[in-house]
Amino acid sequence: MDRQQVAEAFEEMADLLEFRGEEPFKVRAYRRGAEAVRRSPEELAVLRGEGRLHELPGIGKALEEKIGELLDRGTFRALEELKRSVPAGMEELLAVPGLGPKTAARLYRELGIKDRAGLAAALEQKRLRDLPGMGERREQQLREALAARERLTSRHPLSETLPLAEALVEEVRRLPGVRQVAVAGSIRRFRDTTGDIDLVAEAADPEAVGRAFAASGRVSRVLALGEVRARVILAEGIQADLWAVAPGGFPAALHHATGSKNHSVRLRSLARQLGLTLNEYGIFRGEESLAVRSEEDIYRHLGLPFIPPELREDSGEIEAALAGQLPELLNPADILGDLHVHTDWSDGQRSVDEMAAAARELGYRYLAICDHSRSLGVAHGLDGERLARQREEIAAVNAAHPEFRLLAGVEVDIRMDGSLDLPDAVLAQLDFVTASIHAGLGADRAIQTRRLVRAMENPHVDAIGHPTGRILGRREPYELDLEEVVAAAARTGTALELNAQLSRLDLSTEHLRLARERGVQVVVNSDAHGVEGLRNMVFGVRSARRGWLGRAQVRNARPWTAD
DNA sequence: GCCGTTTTCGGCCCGACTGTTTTCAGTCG
Repeated sequence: MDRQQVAEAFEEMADLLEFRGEEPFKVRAYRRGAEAVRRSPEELAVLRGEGRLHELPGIGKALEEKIGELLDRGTFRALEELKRSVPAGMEELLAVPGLGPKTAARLYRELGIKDRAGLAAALEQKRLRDLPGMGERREQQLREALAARERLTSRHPLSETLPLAEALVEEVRRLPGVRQVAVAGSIRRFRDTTGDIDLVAEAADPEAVGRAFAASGRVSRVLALGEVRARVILAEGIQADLWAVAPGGFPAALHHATGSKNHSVRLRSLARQLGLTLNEYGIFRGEESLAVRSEEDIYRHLGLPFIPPELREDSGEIEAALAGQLPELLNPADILGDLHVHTDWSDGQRSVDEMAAAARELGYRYLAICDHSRSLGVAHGLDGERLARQREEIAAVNAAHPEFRLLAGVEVDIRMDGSLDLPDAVLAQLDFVTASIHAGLGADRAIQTRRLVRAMENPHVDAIGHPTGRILGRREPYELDLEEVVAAAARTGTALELNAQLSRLDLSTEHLRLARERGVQVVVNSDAHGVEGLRNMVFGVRSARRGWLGRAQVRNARPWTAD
């Protein structure tokens, strides 16, 4: 069992406990345990072997034992017992928005409803409205939720939600009386997938802004509309929340809406220990409101340094802040070059010269041309001879611009056996070699891992491109033992790419943190296929920040030296 | 079930919104 599966077992346990009406804090303990397991930088079996499972935050004696059982048998006794006492369809019922454990338990007890089909039938027969505390509107609400649930996938890739969020910001900005507006939530934290879009606006008449937003042509359905919050489903099928607050309330509201929930819970708990109350309106000592003119003020009142949004996941940032050990995170201005771009020699749209000019305009000191190698026929991959000719073009640019260094590189294909698509003699003549997998994506874990490790053992390979191959929302990562890959990267001194394309963001946050802990260099690359693509870099920087990376860990945040 | 610069027991974040009530329970983030 891997971390994901253990986490899912704990989440299932939490759902079942909730249905049974157990102590909410016990439910939360399982949820928190699931989070901790999912985010563990190390394999559970390794931690267990070393007796260090309890070092994960939220894993105590009981959960430690259950992880042991899960690793040995794939399940644990308490879960098996609970499963026997709860109808099998209950989890899908609890997944219906607006239908929680209390209602689910009642529906089961009083109407014998035990799955979604049963709920649909009962709604059809209008049997819910006769229960005390239920009514026609509640039936209608559930009917809509059930229908929406069929359509909506729960999370959306950032590549979809970020542009949409930015478009919404512009629309809200134009609503009457709006003074400022910003994207919050998981998009601001730059999670690679997001469940909804969160916006915060400040206006003289906040309620009117919420109403205007809900009435916008982009909205297909209004879920809730109150004094401070409008919650809607957009035409795209994505949920959007707008918090609208009165002048002065912006920083506290932005902080609240940015979350994460777990980060906020920890901060509020910290506030309570200090005799303070933290909520979306500010921070209070009794009746007295403490000054909050910026998010920094909130942290200052709690005795903490500012924690950037990308770190707010309760994955160690609060402990680090308390200890004065928050990392110095990478900034866009730290990026001195881009080590992975394509040109019209392969599948790019622009010439070598045009890409170099665009890079100089961005203030870069160097740029590596890394077109595809020959086996990628669809991309007009280059062989040794064409690469040699391309090098002449690169040399001409370098002669004309001595202050800027254009590097001759390649994105060489890694074959099934881990050998490379170009001979060593060709690779030896290049400044920067990125090796990537583009075919044989379905090979098993051992083969994929071996492929990457062997590629890294080639002394000419400087970096591994998009190491896990995922395309967010479309393609799962290859089967891969990432820990072994990271270990090999450390051993061979190979950098791992953080591919900045929004649809990739590969490596993921967790993998970046692992690379950091193991002392592996990361190279943040745009993988641009045109001039505009160079601007992907900012996405890469924000992802790098989520992985706690600073200049020291990022290859292209340092001047170019051939090493 | 977890956890400890108040605690090894007794806490565990805080408020918006809805529907069905007339002061609140349930759900959500």
